[in-house]
Amino acid sequence: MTDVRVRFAPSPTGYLHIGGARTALFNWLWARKHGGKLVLRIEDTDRERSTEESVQIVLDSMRWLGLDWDEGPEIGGDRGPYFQTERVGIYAEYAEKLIAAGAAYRCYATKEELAEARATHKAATGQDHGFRFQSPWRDGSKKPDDPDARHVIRFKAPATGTTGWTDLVKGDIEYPNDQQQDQVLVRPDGVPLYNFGATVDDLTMGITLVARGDDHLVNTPVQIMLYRALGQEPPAFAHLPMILGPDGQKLSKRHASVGVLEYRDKGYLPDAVINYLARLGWSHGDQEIFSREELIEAFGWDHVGATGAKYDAKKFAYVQEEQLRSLSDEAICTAALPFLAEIGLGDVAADDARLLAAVPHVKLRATSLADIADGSSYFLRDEVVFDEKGRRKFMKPKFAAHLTSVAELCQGIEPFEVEPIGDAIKAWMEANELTFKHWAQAARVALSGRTATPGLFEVMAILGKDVTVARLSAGAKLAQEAGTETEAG
RNA sequence: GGCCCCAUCGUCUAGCGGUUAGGACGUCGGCCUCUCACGCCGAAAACGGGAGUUCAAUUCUCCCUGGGGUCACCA
Repeated sequence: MTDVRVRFAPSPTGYLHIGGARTALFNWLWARKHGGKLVLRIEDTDRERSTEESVQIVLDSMRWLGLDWDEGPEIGGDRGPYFQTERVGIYAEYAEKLIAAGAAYRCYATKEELAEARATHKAATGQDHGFRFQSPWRDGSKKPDDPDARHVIRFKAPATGTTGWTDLVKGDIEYPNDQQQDQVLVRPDGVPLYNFGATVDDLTMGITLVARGDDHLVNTPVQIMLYRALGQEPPAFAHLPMILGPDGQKLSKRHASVGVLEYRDKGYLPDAVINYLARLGWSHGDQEIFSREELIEAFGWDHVGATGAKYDAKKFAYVQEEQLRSLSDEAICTAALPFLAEIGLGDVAADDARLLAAVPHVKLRATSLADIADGSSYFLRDEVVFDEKGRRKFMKPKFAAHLTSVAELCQGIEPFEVEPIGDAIKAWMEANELTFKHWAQAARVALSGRTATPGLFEVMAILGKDVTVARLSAGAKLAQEAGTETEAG
């Protein structure tokens, strides 16, 4: 049995798309499951669109997701280089092999001739698609005046028969060869086109299984032919259905956040992204929530669905919530730090007692780390930032006396913890024939500035006696003043 | 249009000839309750259509329909 060698081969033309991340994930899972290697290869042969910045974004995205590669950029490996533009010598060598074997030829047709043939095709058929260039150089009888003149290398595609394979997710697939055209393998400047570059790389890098998006289905027969023309056996193939938007079209920016790093910036956890992506198109019985280890253990191609899967932000949020709650409170605190900094709480430490005390409650009301930061903020700020509606509704004179009473009551509670606070306040309510309705929302707003928080006793305990008393008193004053303002106005 | 792929609740899916067609998200009720959540309980919700094979089709075959992909000197 040969060792598993899989690859992820993005082209650095922007962010790492969430669909690409899923392809990377499935490859990574397969490699890790079998103790194999994941090769990261940068397909930067489109010089118009490839940028160094995008390469960094791809690498950062992979690292953030925790998808480590065994060979590739920044770490090297035996089968490098791992940037296609650095491999032109290798492509030239293999192109020569193909020509020598009679499976490829130099085509000196000019762009004008090509455009002309295309126009003729359109005139005859009324359509742009379906054009297949019949190169006059194909059979080798025509000799160029200058062999070094500008030319491309074309594949001499077989015109009859079929090419097929057993796809690990799609099953048996067969393409008729007459659909193939003599596609360009190498440009005049020696830079390969996708099918040739990918094939030569997969071959020379010893890839045993090619797992990629099913938009590459149609490329597979050519690549298989290329392998065979080179006297090699093709690898196994697994084509993942693409991720669709809610409208069934290819997922794009207009549907959702598609860049991996956008999820980092929104405060999603890498494990959550991994978990959601894995479950999108793959299943393992009734299980929805997976740790990385469980994913590696359970993953297999037999349960990868053949159907395109629609992206569902709600389900994603659910998975994120579950993953967030599976973290220890300490880990959540640490992870939330950057998001606290973003809202002006950059000097809060991960082991801040108030933060640590708040997180167990806040996390039940949070989806993202940004929510954790926001939900913890009023425990950490000196000043209460009031929600306007809450302030208008509850900072009213009729609540002032109760707020003052509770403040005074709190002054005497010892220890100032959830249970004693609860006992004291309940006793106070009973003695005065009050219910929560009479004062609780006002106290909540006074203490937090908000109308929705964890339980009041918890909020008080986390805030501590001094802050609780101070905020309740300040709230009482505010409530009283609101009344005079209204009367004056 | 040619070629290829796909088809179970709104969504992600389980199912691999005989099931009350299961789970999850979402939705809708209810419980809990100081607000908001969490949690718990319950409900509605699917095999695209037509032939065929079979004692029996969601499951196997074919056709139709629908959706998607692709037809570059992009990847």
